[in-house]
Amino acid sequence: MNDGRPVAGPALEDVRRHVVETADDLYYARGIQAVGMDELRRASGLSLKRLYTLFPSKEQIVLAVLENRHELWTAGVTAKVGAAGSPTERLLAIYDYLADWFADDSFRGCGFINAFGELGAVSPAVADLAREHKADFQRYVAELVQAAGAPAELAPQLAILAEGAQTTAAIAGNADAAAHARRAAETLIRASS
Amino acid sequence: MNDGRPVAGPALEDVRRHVVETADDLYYARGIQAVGMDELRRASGLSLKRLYTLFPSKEQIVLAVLENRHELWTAGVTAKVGAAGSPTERLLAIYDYLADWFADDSFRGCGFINAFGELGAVSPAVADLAREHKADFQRYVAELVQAAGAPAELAPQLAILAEGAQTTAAIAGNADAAAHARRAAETLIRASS
DNA sequence: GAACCCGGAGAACGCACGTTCTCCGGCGAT
DNA sequence: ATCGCCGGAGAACGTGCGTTCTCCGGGTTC
Repeated sequence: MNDGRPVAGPALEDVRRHVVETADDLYYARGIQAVGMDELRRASGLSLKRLYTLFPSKEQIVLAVLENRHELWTAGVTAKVGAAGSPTERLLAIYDYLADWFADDSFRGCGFINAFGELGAVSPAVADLAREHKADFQRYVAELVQAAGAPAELAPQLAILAEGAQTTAAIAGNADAAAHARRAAETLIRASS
Repeated sequence: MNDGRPVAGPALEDVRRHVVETADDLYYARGIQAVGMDELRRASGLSLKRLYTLFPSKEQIVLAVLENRHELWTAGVTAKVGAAGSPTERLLAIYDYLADWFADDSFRGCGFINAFGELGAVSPAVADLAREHKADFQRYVAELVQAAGAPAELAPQLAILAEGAQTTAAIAGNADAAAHARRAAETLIRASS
């Protein structure tokens, strides 16, 4: 019986998620290359062998972390946008989401930009995931712009504001960038009608 | 005689500059941690011992590379801005400089953002240099905005556009971001008067 | 001409990484 | 009760890093 599966303990998917979340905390806070497998082992409470049965290599963990981050980002943005009223307010909700994010003590910039700068030239898979993440966001903004009845060229402009706010907030270390970007977006939206 | 200095060969400052430029090429193209001292030795044609008499550690080379990059950036931007006519055109010249830069095959994003993402959490000196670089740019934009007689809150908005254009161009891999940012800047400037 | 010494080259060192291997304890089946 | 086996733990391995050391050739000095 039991089909050869382990007797007790959390389901495999839960363990994988636990590893991904632990790895994300470490990688995001300190950089991917700065965190070794041994530290991930210690922080996750799993043995090295278990880690390597769950993931074939560190790079696969990194990719899983980025995919997880993409889902969290998408869920967060759409939630904030969904709570907004008018189409214009829905566009501006993006910057409110950024403001919330920047206020977090652990904020250290966009994980995809960081990963791209660190590994993009060395790992095509990481570069592709970053590209897809950004392209997905651009597409999402374009949908919101269209729903607001604004001209299509507004979308890349608003997306650029969001990107710029993230790096500015990360490096300057203050969250004002979200408010500045929001005001700029308001002006651009108003001027486009 | 000779004061104990080497007899011939290029001056010390020239050798240092050669090292910094070689290191910059490698670090920017592939990431800092991906390039070892041995590769820098080979690419620069110097011995390891010579490298370590010129610089006390790899981190100091990284810092020198970033300082050099800051000077190149400042010189490039001010040259482009200086060639522009009206105060408004001078503001927009920033995005023309970005467009030129993005068109370069070797463009791989802002070196400071990349270095910050890779080492910012682990090397305070790198983080500080990135902060200073960005703060310097913000100050410069603020001066241009003031010279154009535009309201001060325009400056951070234009700076955010420039930052966003850089990361968007780097990750998306196309240079359109400069043109989008420029058009957004035109709208913001027009709306501010 | 001989002693000295400075600087160049790259082999060597210690360390930390990603990955693999070996050992061991405990459960299930007979 | 005994055997077999699966999976956990972390020691061990090879590699590549940043840095240091040793050796050696040639130029300067008495």
